[in-house]
Amino acid sequence: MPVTIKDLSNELSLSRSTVSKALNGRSDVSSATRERVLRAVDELGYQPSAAARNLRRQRTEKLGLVVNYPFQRVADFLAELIPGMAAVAEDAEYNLILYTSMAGNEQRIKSLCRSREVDGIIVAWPPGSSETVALSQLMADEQMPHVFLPRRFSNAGISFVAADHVQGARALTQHLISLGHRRIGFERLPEVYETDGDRHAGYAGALRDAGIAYDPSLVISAKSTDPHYHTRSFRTFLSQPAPPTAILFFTDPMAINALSLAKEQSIRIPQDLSIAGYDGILASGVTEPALTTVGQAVSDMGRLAVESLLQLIEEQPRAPIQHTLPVELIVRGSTGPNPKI
Amino acid sequence: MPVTIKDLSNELSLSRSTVSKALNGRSDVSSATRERVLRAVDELGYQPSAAARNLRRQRTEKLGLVVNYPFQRVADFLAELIPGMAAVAEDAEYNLILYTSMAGNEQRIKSLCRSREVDGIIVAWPPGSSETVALSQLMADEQMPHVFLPRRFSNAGISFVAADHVQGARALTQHLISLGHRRIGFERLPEVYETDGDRHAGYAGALRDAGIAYDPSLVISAKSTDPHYHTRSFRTFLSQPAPPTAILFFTDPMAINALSLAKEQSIRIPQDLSIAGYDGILASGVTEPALTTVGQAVSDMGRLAVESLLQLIEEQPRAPIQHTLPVELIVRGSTGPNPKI
DNA sequence: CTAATTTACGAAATCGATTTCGTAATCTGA
DNA sequence: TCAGATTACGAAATCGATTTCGTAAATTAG
Repeated sequence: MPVTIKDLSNELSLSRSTVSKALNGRSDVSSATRERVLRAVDELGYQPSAAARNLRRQRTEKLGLVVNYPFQRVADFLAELIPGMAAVAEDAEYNLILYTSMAGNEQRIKSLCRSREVDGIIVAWPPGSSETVALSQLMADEQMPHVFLPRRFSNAGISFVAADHVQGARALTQHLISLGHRRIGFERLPEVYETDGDRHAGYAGALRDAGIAYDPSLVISAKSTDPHYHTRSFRTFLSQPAPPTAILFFTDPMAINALSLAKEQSIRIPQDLSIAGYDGILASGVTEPALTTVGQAVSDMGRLAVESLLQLIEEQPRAPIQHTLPVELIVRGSTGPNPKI
Repeated sequence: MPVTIKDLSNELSLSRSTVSKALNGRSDVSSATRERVLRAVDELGYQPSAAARNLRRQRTEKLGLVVNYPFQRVADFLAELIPGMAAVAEDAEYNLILYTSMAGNEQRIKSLCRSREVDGIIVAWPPGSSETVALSQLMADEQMPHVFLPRRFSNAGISFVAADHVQGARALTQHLISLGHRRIGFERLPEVYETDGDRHAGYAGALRDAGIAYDPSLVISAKSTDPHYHTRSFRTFLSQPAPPTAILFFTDPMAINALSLAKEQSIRIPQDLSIAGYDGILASGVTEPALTTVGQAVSDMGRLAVESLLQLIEEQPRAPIQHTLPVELIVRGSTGPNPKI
């Protein structure tokens, strides 16, 4: 049986109240008594029961991390995200509880809120799932502080941490333009991927800024992330009368796939064609050539999400907390000067 | 304010005991009453308070996952491990609480045990840290069920889940032998990496089985995982009078490093030299050529660790639970026939 | 020196569930 | 029909902490 506060109070011939107050730094305890208590804590090895404390205090110092990602496919995203989060949380004496089976299950989220087993929730929900606004409303109804990541919401009122993909796509496109490229292909994803709009805006913006006309035949929308589509898109790009000299892919895996397709067809990268990805996954650094891409400060996003959630919990601000982080252009070997000039 | 069991009992003009019993499937409740209760639960949206429940039941249905890894360096290990664990845990109505800042801090582990905020602990502690046996003793003293991973202990009495690296190294070596290699290099790590002994045993065993004499000059022990050492080792291997025609590296990153060193020196892989890694990290699949390696069933290990822990918690067996899982040889492009024959 | 204040502590309520035990009411069997 | 068993429920204790409030004793002020 673990040592309880009652054991302590018996041992010391003090009341439980006094012991509790001594341990919680209350002022109505003499310093002599406080020291006696602390000594006894050491000797008996007392540690307050988390359950009893939670019940009385009506908080748990735990944060829920609801992950609705296929882990393996975003391995290095999560592997960067989670330690950042855990570190910040643990510094604030909070811990992270993982929930991975809540996809599309409002009821479970509701139960989680009502059971009060966490003080706040971080929702790592992939883009493309649209029910998130309803979800946020649900948690708000249950008075459960929450932060979405990595998502942006035009709806006011929802707290989130996300990356600035307009800026990212713009920087990437500008990089290619500065290398002399004028016909720059862009393979995007369906609009359900909400970042698609942002990245396309960045791409189009950079072209506009450089005075390059937007050519719709250079923009192909893949139906899904299935490699099959990308292979077809890649062929479509190259079979055009005036094919692009550089192609931007929506994600690194798509770009990496393109690298192997190019190799099969003896297209040299970057001499014949420049290729860029997006996201800065680990694998993008070890391909041959290494991929020019855009890296998100994932770890920072994680940290910021937890910091924001802690603020929502502890300070209860009226306004939501919304962060859009800059991303970083990572120039590597897969992009080079335009061969046509 | 959330709905409590008291609200329910008031609403229904029943005692709290009866409501509780109805919800927990006790037999001394009439089915009519039970239905009334369930209906009211739905209407009022009642969800029991986790804290109250934990306090009364003296368990939390939470498992601690104490991770003492640098996440980024083992990104895909953890990204495979964690979802497997979470899935099994959640099927059993448990959740995972993450603890990442407990390295070398016995006191924190002790507090964790005594606060009873988890029912059991999985310790994902990297090899090379030796204090684990003391740690296990400490948890045992606190009556806290626990499982280590991915570690093996010759000390009886400690539960663990690990991979069979003797078999893995043996399979890898046999593969090279079957390709005609006779002089096979092996770069190992310091003995603090406890798997080093296993892998070396597998390597030596395969040689013995094939009747190949063990040549100590073909076995180099790197002082650490620092790339600097591997570069030197690689040179040492190749500058020998009769250099190896194939080299086994202790980990994939070491092998990948060797791939680029080889490229620098215009050594063709696998025509001039075969190279194999170990662990089957994601990056090993995208190098040029892709790496022959040994893959661990990481996800299975995670699942098994949780299953074992749940057994320890719920069935309180006297004996520890110990699992050593087979590993899988993954043959890819970096190994080929011995060019010297 | 007395009154007002401060200090240091304890009794008891409380958080929200579960569980034990006691007991009317109903049912069963001979 | 009546003792004994069964059914269905409630009162109260309990888990282990925190917090409110009351109050002797000690201190300060006038």
